[in-house]
Amino acid sequence: MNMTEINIRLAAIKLISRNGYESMSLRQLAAEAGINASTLYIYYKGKSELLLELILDYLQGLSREWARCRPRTSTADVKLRAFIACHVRYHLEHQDEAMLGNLEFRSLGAEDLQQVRQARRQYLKALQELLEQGVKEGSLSCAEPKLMARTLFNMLTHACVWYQADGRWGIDDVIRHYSDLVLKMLGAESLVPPPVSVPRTVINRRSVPLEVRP
Amino acid sequence: MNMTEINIRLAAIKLISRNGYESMSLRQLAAEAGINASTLYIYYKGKSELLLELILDYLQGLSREWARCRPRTSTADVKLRAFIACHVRYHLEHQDEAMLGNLEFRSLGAEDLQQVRQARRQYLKALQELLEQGVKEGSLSCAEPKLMARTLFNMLTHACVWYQADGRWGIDDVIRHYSDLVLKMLGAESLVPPPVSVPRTVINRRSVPLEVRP
Amino acid sequence: MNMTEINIRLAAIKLISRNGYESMSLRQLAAEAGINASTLYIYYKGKSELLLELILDYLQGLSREWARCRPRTSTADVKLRAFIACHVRYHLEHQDEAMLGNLEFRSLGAEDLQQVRQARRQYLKALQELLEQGVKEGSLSCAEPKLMARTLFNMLTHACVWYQADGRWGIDDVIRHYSDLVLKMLGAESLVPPPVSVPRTVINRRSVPLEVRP
Amino acid sequence: MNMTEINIRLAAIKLISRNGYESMSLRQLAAEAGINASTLYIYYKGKSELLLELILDYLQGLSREWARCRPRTSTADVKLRAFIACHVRYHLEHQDEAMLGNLEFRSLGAEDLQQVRQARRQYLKALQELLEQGVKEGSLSCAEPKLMARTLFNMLTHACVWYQADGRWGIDDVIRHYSDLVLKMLGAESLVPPPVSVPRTVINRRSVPLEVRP
DNA sequence: TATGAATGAGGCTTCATTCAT
DNA sequence: GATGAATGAAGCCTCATTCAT
Repeated sequence: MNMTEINIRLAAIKLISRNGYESMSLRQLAAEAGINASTLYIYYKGKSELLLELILDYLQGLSREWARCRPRTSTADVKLRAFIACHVRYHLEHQDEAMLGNLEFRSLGAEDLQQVRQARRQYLKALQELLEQGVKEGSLSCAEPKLMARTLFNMLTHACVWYQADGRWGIDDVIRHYSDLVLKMLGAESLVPPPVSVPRTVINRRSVPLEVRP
Repeated sequence: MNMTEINIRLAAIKLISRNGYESMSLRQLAAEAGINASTLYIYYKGKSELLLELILDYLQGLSREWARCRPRTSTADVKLRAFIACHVRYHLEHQDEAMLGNLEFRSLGAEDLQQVRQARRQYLKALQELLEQGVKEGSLSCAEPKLMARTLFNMLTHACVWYQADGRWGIDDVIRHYSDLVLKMLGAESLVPPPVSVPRTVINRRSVPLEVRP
Repeated sequence: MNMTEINIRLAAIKLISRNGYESMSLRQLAAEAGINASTLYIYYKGKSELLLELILDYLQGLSREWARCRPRTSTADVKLRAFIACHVRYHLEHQDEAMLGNLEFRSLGAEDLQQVRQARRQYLKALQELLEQGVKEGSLSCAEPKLMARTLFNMLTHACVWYQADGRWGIDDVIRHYSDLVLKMLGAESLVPPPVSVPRTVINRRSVPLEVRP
Repeated sequence: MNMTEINIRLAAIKLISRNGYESMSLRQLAAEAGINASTLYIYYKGKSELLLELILDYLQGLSREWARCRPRTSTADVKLRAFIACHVRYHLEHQDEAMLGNLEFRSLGAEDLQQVRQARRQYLKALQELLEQGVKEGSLSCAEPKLMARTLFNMLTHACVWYQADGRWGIDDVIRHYSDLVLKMLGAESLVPPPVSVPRTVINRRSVPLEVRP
C-alpha cells in the first residue's frame, strides 16, 4: 500500500464514518485524499469495492486481534474478560473503522454482503463458544448463548459511539466498566477481575479520532 | 393526515429502514406510495423535512408511550421494569421507525439535528433520573447513571435489529429476557419480576415487518 | 409525439447520421434539440433505446412503404421495378435515417440487435421471394436469390450516400438509373421500363438533408 | 515494423472492425495487443493517427495490388475483369481492414480526411478511366462512368460484409459471381469470361476472420 | 523501449426540485 | 390536491493522454 492508497483509505474512513457511505461523493473523497477523482479507479474497481475492503478490513483486524490476545487455556470467565478487553480496546483504537464497519452494511451488494456476514458470523461464533464453555463450566449463566453473543457484541461496540479519546475516561477505564457490567449480566461471581495483561498492540496509523455522535 | 400522507409515510418508513435515507430517491418513494413525485412537495418542503418528521415522530411516540405507561409512584426497580417493558414493546411494534430513528441522524442538517438531539436527551434524562432514584433508594447499583442510560437505550433498542415477528419469541419473552439482563446488570436482587401490566396500546398501522438485518 | 420528442429525434438523426452514434454525446444532442440533457430521459430510457427506436423506425417505415406500394398481382419484373422505385425513393427522402439505419447496428446491444435483424430479414425476404417468383416465371435470371436480395439492398441503399437533393439528378432519374442497372443485371429483356406510377407519399417531416459523404 | 507495432495493428484492426473506432478504448487495444497503454504513444501520436494509418494502409494496399495486377495492354473488358478479380480478392483477404477502411472515415479529422479522400479518389479514378476506355472501345456500356465507378466499388466491396472464409464459396466463386453481374450490368457480351490469371499475392498476416455482420 | 501512476475533460445517468396546468 | 414536463447540479465512471522512472 503506497502513500496514495493510504491517503484514500484514511480519507474514506473519515468521511464515511462521519457522513455515511452514500453521502460521500468520490469527488469529495478525492479532495480529502488530495488526489484526482479518477485516480481512485487505479486502486479500486469502484465505490462499492472500497467500502467492501474497509468493512472487511475492520472485521479481519478484529478477528486477528482476538486471535492474538485470546488465552489458549483458561476458564471461560478469564477468557471472557480477555475478550471484552480485546474487543473494547480495538474499537476505541479504531473508532471510525468500527462505526463504518457496523453501520454501512446496507450499502453493500448482495454478493459483498455475503462475505461480510461470513466474517462477522465467524467472530460471533468464537464469542458464542466462549459463552457455551462458561455455561458448561458453571462459571457463566446464559440461556441463549447465540443471542447473547450478539447482545454483547452490540453492547461493547457501542463504546465507540460515546467514547472520546480526550475525555475523562481512559481506555482501561472503559474496559473495566464493561467487564463489570457484562460479568454481572452473566452472573459470574468475582466482580473484581484481576488485571488483564494485553500483549502490545501494533500501532495502527489509520485510526482517526471521530467527533460526530448522535 | 389524509390517505395520501399516510401512504407517503408508510412508504418512506419502509424504504428508509431498508436501504437508508440517502439511498431512497423521491421517485422511488412516490412510486411506493402510489403517487407522483411532485405530490410529495404538497406535504413536505423537501426530502429532509420528511426525514425530520419521521425521526421526531419516532422519538415523540416513544416519549408519549413512556408517559402513558410509567408508574407514578413506585420504587425505582418497579419503574425500571416498566421502562424496559415499555421501551422494548414500542420498538418491536415499530421496528422500522425505530431503525430509521436510530440510524439516520447523520443525514439531518445541523438545525434539524438539534431538535432530534433535544428530544432524545429528554427521553434519556427520564431514564437517567429513574436510575438515580434507584441508586438513592439502594435498589439499583449504578456508578454512571448518564452513561448507563445510553447503554440501556442502546441495548434495549437493539432488540428491533434481531427480533422477528414470526419467530420463536413473543414480545413478552423478549421483555422478560431484557428485564432479566438489565436487572442483573444493575445489581437488583429480585430476579423474578412480578408481571408488569401494560395499558392497552393503540394499534399502529405504520409498523411493517422488516427482514433486512446485518 | 410532442414537439420536444420530435426535436430530439430530428436532432438525433442529424447528429448520428453525420458523426455516428458513438460520437454523439447526449449533451450535444440536447443542445441540438434545444433542451436540457436530463430531459432526454423523460422520453428514452437511455442512449441506446433512442438508437434502437431510430433504427426500427427506419426499417418499419421502409417495410410499410413497400407494403403500400407493392403491386398485388403482377409479373415479377413489374414488381421488381416497383420495388426499386419504392426503395430508392424512400432512401432519398430519408437519407439521414437510412445512413443511420444501415451503419449503426454495431452499437446495439445483443437483444436490440435481434429485433433489428428480424425486421431486416423480413424486408429482405420479401425481395428474395420476388426474385424467386421472377426466376420461376422466367422473367428474371438469378442463381442465388438470397444473396442477390442482399446485393440489391446494398446497391440501392447506396444511393443515399451519393445523392444530393440539390444536385443535377432528380429522384426519378436515380430510380430510372438503378432500374436500368438492376434489370440488366438480372437479365430481363425489356430495358425500357414503362413509367412506374407511385402512390402519393405522405410527407415525412423528419428527413433532413445530409452533406457529409466519404 | 517490430513485433510490438505489428501486434498493435493486428489488435486495432480486429477491434475497430468489430466494434468501431469510437468504441475501442486505448486500454482495450493495449490489452488486446499485450502491451501497456502508454506504449501506444511510442508508435503513434494518438488514437486518430493510428486510425489514419490503418485506413491509408488499406487504400494503399488496394492501389498497390491493382498496380501489380492490372493488365498494361488489353481491351477494357479484360481489364475490368482483372479489376474485379483484384478488388474482390483483396477485400476477401483483408476483410477486417476493408470494413474499417470503409466505415470509419467519419472519425477522421478534417485534415486526415483529405488525405484519405485523395487516396480514394485516385483509386476510383483508375476504375473510372477503365470504364471510359470501355465506352470508347464500345465494349462497355455506361452512361455515367464516375458514378458507376463508385457504384462498382460499393458493390464489390460489399463482398467483405457477407463472405465467410469457411463458408460454401471460395474466393474464386465470389469473383466469378461479381464478374458475371458487373459485366451484365455494363452490357458486355461475353458472359463466360476466360480465366483471369492473377499474380501470386503476398500473404497478408494481418487478415483476421470476422464474424460480426449486419 | 516500455511502463505504472496520475490527471482533466467529459461520458451517461439520476437527483431533488419547480412550475404551469 | 395532483401531475407531467422540465431542469441544473451532481452522481459515478472512463477516456485519451502525459510523464517520471
